[in-house]
Amino acid sequence: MPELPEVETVRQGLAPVLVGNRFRSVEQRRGDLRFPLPKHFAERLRGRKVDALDRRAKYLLAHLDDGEVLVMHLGMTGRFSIDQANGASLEFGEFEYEQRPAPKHEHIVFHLADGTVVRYSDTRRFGLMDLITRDALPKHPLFRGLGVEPLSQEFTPKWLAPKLKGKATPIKAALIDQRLIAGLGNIYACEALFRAGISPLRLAGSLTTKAGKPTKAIEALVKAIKAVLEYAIKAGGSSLRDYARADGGLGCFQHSFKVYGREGKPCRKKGCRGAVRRIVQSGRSTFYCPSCQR
DNA sequence: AAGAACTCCTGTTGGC
DNA sequence: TGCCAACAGGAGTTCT
Repeated sequence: MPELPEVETVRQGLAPVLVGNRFRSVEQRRGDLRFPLPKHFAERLRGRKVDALDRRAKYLLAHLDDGEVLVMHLGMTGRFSIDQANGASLEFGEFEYEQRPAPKHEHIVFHLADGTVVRYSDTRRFGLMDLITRDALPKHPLFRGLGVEPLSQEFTPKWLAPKLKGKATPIKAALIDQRLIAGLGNIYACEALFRAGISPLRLAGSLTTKAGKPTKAIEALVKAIKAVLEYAIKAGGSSLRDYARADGGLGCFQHSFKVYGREGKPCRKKGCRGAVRRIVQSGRSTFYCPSCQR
């Protein structure tokens, strides 16, 4: 479900209730999500304090006081909801127009020491949770191959150009490859390409010169990726009716989509008379404007 | 060995 | 109305 901006929004929502709090008990209602949950999952969490809640790519990382890290990935339909000790209820990770998840898909329930209850539900169960020691994290299979954080200083045209050099895959496919850029997904790859005026069909390697140097197109692309992610984070990810009301001031990024989900609709670029087209690349929908993305 | 297809799972939507 | 194929924000595994 969520891409980097949504996971970051979830992190910002969960951090105030998790950090500094302890797990009083954890209900584990099934043995697996996408993968089997680790051995003695609930028991290993009981009594642990959360020291920090970080994000890496689309993963949430809860650093525990025993040196282990609770690793969480929301897959396509994972979401958290919070029942606060005072009775209020908040939703985090409920995007678009989806309703509150059915209890049948509520798989993990965290009971915190202060009475707050954090529920994880995941209809399709493409999410995952694991417990990994902090030291083992960098070389763990889930993390060792991850690429650059697109919002970091490290991610520049100079960094990207040599990575794309010689690549025969379409740029759209390269952008959602987590080994290259960690956290971009289908929506923001489409949106960034639109903003950069680059066709998703263009081969990744064509964005560099023979020497592997950045072109104007690559500079525009890096700028567009950072801008769209930053804007989406500021907007609180995608729409979330209850969340916006509870937290105040958080917008709905879906209203800012220029191409995603807009097949057949007019291009929103000023002066462009094209219509948004939908194609399939590597089994995923790509939306773009053929007349202003080249 | 890179790149694309297949796979996991459940629910919703649109066409006939 | 029913049925069924297509599709959904991900990504590891298996093919070619």
